[in-house]
Amino acid sequence: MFQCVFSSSVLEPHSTSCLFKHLFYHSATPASQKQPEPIYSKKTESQRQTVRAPSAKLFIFSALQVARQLLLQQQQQQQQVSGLKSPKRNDKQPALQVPVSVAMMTPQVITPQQMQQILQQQVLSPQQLQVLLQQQQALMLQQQQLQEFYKKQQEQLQLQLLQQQHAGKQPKEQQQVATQQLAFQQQLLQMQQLQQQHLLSLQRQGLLTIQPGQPALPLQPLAQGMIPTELQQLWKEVTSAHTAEETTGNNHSSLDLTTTCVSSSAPSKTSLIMNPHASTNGQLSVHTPKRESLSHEEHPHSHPLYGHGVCKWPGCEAVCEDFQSFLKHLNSEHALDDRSTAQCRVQMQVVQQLELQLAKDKERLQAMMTHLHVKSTEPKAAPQPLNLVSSVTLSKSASEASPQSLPHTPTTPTAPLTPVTQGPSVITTTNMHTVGPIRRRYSDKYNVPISSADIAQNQEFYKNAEVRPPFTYASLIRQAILESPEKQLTLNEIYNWFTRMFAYFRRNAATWKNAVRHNLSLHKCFVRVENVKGAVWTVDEVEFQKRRPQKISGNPSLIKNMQSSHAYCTPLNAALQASMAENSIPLYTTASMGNPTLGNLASAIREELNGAMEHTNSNESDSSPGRSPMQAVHPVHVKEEPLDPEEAEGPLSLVTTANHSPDFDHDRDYEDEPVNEDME
DNA sequence: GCTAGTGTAAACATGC
DNA sequence: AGCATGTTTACACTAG
Repeated sequence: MFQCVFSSSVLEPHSTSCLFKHLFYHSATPASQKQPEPIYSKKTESQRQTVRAPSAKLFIFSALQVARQLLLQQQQQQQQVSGLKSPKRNDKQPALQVPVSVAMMTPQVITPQQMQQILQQQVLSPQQLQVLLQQQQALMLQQQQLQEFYKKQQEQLQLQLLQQQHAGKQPKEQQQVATQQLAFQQQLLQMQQLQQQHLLSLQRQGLLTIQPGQPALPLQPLAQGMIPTELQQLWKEVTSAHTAEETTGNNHSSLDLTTTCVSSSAPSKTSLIMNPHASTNGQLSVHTPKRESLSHEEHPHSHPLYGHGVCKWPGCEAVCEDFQSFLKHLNSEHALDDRSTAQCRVQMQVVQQLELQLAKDKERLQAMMTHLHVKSTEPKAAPQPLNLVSSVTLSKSASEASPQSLPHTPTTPTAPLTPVTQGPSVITTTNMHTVGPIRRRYSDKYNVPISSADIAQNQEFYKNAEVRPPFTYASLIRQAILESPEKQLTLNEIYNWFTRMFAYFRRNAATWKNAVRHNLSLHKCFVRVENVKGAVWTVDEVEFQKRRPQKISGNPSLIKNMQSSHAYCTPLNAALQASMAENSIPLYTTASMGNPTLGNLASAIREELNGAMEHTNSNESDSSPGRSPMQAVHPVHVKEEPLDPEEAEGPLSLVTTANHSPDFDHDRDYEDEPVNEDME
């Protein structure tokens, strides 16, 4: 049996041929196709792809980033923790087994079957799926850490018990390690419960149903004698990802560490041994494979184990008012003893596990991208030529090298030459950069409800990916003006907004700028106001609303789609938010990746529904006086026509996001003028 | 087929 | 003269 490891895949092809078919499914069937959407034209697929581009891309990167971030943090912690002496008796073989529930060692994230259900129920938009999947990914990572943590602790316990047996130690120490063991066990239980709560929340919202055949999630009884706060601290320390952000990679132990690498019979690949030259005060030398230990003297009051007045030793979180008290605390509470040593080793294992996981995820990412015909997105990765039929490199030189592919003439078909079944999903860079704003002759429109919130929601995506935004020039101009503090912009400022907010508009400036001017002049909703400094453009909301008085009233399917969309989106957000809040699950899956946040998603949906209802009920779109400023600022145009989406037709670039950082790709030709970044 | 809305291209005017 | 800005016209395309 082969199982596809494509991150979002839940299908399990049973043979290689099935696997290939399944892979083809990935390349030929975008996730968006799983969702029912109104079809307005033959180009609907491509348009859909344009809009949904963020989810596929961002997910891949997010998975990598989660692993990377955790790894960073854990490496830092490890370096600090490992500045302690390991017990000499570590080499002894374990002799005692602590019973562990099988369920505890089994990741209790959403199972593939459950995920498949979600997909089959077609209730999640790609953005929502993305958030969900990221959360699951994070949970899996966390659980793996804990499992490894637990395993190592168990080993440690065995070692220690064995040692004690040989040395005739007192049961006191035995009790200590047993308590630790229970604590870690409890930790795993707690995480299980968190995940279970997460699933239950989804269930409650009707987003996830558990099949009768599926094994029920075991609710383990709590181990006795555990202190919840301590456990939470342990949990947080192992799983939290914020530590890495507060501390720099240069901050390491102030202990005088020398580098020693000695192989031993210890289970860990990374050896931790006594350094006879530096152990007089209980400190020892360690060697961490990936980092050089730097003296902490460079940052006398910065310590990876100290932040926000709290000791960040795994499981500690003791409040230390100042750095001195922290050092005192560190020396007293986390001195060289079995417990500290065990934690250190665990930390090392965690790091190793994360490294392994990162390597696996990298490999998976590479495979995914290879399959999808996209070159590596690793930062600083050397550009590789694409051996694709329809690929075009992103670099300026490549674009210049093939000037014939530059802005298409009106008679140049820009639709993919690939068959329809392949076109929308094969992720290439075709048409992404070599074509400028082109005529919409082959475009599809009117198939995706767009609101101002969508612009904001996918802001990060459009900033970095040269994907044509599916919004009309008028909408974008209006958005630009309304985003300005004084609700007025000069033409140049509008230009700058376009180039700043949309990577797509960083080329072929002459064309789209002409269109902008054309729209400004053409539409009555844009009012030119003479200013002291010159002329500025403002938006006449009344006129803007008048443009299309009955936006969706004539399209019942669209209304229905909107309503159903809201119907399932809202519970999802509620479920996710409630689940995360209840479980204190860190939100780094969204917060640290520039993805649409849940709140953003919810507001976008809310806004869309408000607009839809508004138009549906009143058939009158004039902004009423009673409207809130936000509503007035962001009226919803459910049937907003997209800009020409044909360049993004199917091809959505995974590459552009990674390679085009927000600070812009300076290789790109901006044709007419540099972007004025200080416009606002 | 008509109309409205939109995108693209281009010509032209004006001011700096 | 060159450029930015602004207006207008023409044409193509699509959805209703």
